[in-house]
Amino acid sequence: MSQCDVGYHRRMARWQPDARGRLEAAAFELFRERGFEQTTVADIAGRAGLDKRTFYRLFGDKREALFSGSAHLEEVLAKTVAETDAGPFEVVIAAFRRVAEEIFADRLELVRARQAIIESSPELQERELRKTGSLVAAVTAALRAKGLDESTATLATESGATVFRVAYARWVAPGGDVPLTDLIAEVATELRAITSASG
Amino acid sequence: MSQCDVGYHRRMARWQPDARGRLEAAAFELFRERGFEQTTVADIAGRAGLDKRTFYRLFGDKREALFSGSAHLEEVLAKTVAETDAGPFEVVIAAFRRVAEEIFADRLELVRARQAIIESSPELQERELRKTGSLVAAVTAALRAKGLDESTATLATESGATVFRVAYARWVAPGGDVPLTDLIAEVATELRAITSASG
DNA sequence: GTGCCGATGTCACCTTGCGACATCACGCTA
DNA sequence: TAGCGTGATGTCGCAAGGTGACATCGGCAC
Repeated sequence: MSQCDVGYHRRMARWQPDARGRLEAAAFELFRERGFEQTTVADIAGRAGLDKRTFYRLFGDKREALFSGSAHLEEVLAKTVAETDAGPFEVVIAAFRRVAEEIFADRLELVRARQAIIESSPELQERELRKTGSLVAAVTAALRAKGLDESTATLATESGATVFRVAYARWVAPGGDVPLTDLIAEVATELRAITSASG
Repeated sequence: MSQCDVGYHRRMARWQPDARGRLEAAAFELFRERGFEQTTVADIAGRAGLDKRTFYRLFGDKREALFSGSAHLEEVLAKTVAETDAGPFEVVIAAFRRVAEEIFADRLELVRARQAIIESSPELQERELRKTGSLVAAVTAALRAKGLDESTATLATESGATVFRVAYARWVAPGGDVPLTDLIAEVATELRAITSASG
């Protein structure tokens, strides 16, 4: 810290492209290697060849590095809701199935690794819940834009999201490899059955 | 820091009873007065006549001071599930209605104030989501203890929780004052209708 | 009284997250 | 080529969250 400090050390490649992507990759690696809590933001930035402060300029917080995909998810959901013509619940289910095909299919291993990280940390679980909530809000808004009333839109979205959550949990669980789309359809059917059973 | 430090200032009442309750009350007041983020843990502890370190010994973190009731909620839910005899979905609905009567009824104003605090902070929203998730897990476990299979228990719980969430949101929303129990029954009916509609 | 023990205070520390400011790399223009 | 923006980055400092280690106090058993 006192020797050799007159710096020719500024070979440091400022201006590397895709800082955001490199930070996401570094975070993912480190979370897998050491766990989320054992990884500091400085570690992540360091591995990406950047500074801690830069990380915080690109991500709201440490958790956010794991959730960059959710914006895209939201777009696909909203677009599908807008384009699909059917009953409210069916529209929502269709939207989630679209997402399952376009985004999740072919990425089972990646998703499982990611999910393992999330499940290892309460903080990340909370963030995931919040992201899901944000998705729900987007779908509800898209439904309302089609002229549905608030309460129908909300309930259709919430129940569709429930179906997705349950199907997703089964898909990610180790063992099976049934396509997520199929699981969503199955669970939707089960939901109909369970709610209409007389108690 | 250098003058008058020989302390007779230890009049400080160590050993005041109900430290936990006083901290919760102080936190609630301060969150309402200044907002969650503008309140430091030291502020809360100070108002309760205690030290920051003591707060952290009684609560896992700053958010937790607002969620002490959820343990009791969990007990009531689990007990009702165990005692009620009906179809899985109906059992879950019954449990949430019991909670609505025993815990929420007569506290609308308090609940609204609390909810206003929560909605003002993303951090608190995340924590609320997590608490809800924990409740869901407890109900699922109680259902499984009655002999139901994993997937039925999960789906019944999740859909019941969805009904509760929607009903709760309507109840807390300003304006109405229909009892929460009634709202839960209404929403359950709506859910049956919406899922069985042909798309 | 003596001594144990649990609840509390004190202190030091690391990390998160952010504001303020200095720098660097690049493109543009004369 | 020099000079000048401009935006992305690094550096510095700091408030607050959260925790471990240790000192201290109050009561209680003996």
